[in-house]
Amino acid sequence: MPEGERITKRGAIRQENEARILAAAEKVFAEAGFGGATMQLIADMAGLPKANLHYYFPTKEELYRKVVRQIFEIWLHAADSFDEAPGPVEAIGAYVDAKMEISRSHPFGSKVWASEVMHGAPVIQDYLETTLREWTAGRARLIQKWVDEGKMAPIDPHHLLYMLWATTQHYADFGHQIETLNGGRPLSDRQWKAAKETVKSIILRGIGAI
Amino acid sequence: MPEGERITKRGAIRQENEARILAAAEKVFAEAGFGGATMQLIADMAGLPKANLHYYFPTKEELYRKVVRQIFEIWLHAADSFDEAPGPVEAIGAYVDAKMEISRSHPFGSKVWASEVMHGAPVIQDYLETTLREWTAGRARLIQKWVDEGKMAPIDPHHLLYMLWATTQHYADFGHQIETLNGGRPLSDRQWKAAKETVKSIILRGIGAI
DNA sequence: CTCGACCTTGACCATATGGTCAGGAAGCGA
DNA sequence: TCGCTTCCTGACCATATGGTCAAGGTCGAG
Repeated sequence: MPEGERITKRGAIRQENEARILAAAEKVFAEAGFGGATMQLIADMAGLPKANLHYYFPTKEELYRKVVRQIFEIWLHAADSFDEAPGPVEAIGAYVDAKMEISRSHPFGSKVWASEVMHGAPVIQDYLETTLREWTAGRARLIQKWVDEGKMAPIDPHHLLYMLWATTQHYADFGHQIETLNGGRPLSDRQWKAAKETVKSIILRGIGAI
Repeated sequence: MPEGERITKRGAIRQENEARILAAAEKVFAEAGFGGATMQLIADMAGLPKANLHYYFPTKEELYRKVVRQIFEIWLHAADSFDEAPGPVEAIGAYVDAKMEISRSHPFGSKVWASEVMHGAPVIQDYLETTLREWTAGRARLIQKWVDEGKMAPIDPHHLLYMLWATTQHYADFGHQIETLNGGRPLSDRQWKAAKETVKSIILRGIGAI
């Protein structure tokens, strides 16, 4: 068996350590930015000596790249909820729910993604131009179909998508600001639920779907 | 005259150089993040030797602080449009217009602000807890009043504000992504106008104000 | 013209950081 | 046990970067 992971302790060690490092890296990159993050910090957070990081990930760039790609995958998966729905109400409702859930459970990933895009997408530009562009075009067509079928008001699909992305990710990317304005405490379960409902309600009503 | 700027050439030099440096710093901080920005890069962009930067701004932190505060001021000013309006349609319409305009004219500032908040607001935490908190509370009361007067649907004012911030700033912070999805070309005048109209229309309809 | 304040800058320094490496430990098939 | 691969890590290095400094230039008031 020349390739593929064997179920040895070795394979397990590699898997575990890479996961630890990626998790630590995600957090550090999110909190300090790529430039502000140091391999030493990531190593400390992962509980490994710095030299060990370089054993698994040759360079800082490579590690960062892996982190960003990992996030991108999660993003795309969340988008599945868009397709398995008969109309805008179900699709957008499910999509908002999914993205808000991600904002809550993966705030670091969201920040890394935001940072990457804000800095001109140096490492995932190709993904933007291929995968994301296709995904967006597909969803835009779907939305346009709903418009044509009279299921919602004539809204430019792209701007609607931007609004969905912006609003849902805001709860992760600007979580600190929201927390500060919430008396310094994170949103409670109840508040998260209210946020989701408010966002869905404004948008669905706003596009004339309800 | 012990203080205040005299209208000498010296005063002009200081003013001009500080402005150059601040503009260059805003751009570099936006594109590289605080950690990724270097004084050398800022100096080159400003067309001055690095040592000269340190004459006007003793440390990188100090320079960054000035940049962030400058942005915050612009933000607050834009918010004026909120108050000089009789109801939600005019207020929110004007506010969205103003913020979209800022996103277009000051994309670097917006990114610096986003970056600062994403990293936990290390230098403007006090502003968040004082000025921004007060501003937000005031606007929230105003919105609540409109709700009570039946001028709009019963929406949680805070989530509405977050949505406004998120959506309008998205066009600056994620401008690169939008540009990529727009065929690699910046939004045209026409497209910006469409964006504004779409955002206003969805939100105003979404909160039941029209 | 002179003097002091303000401005300019090349050269320099201490430090932090990404990355390397050699030597050794641990796991595993035979 | 042997031998091979994978894994671990302290010590080390080259470089980049924030910041300093001293010497010199420019300006304007008196």
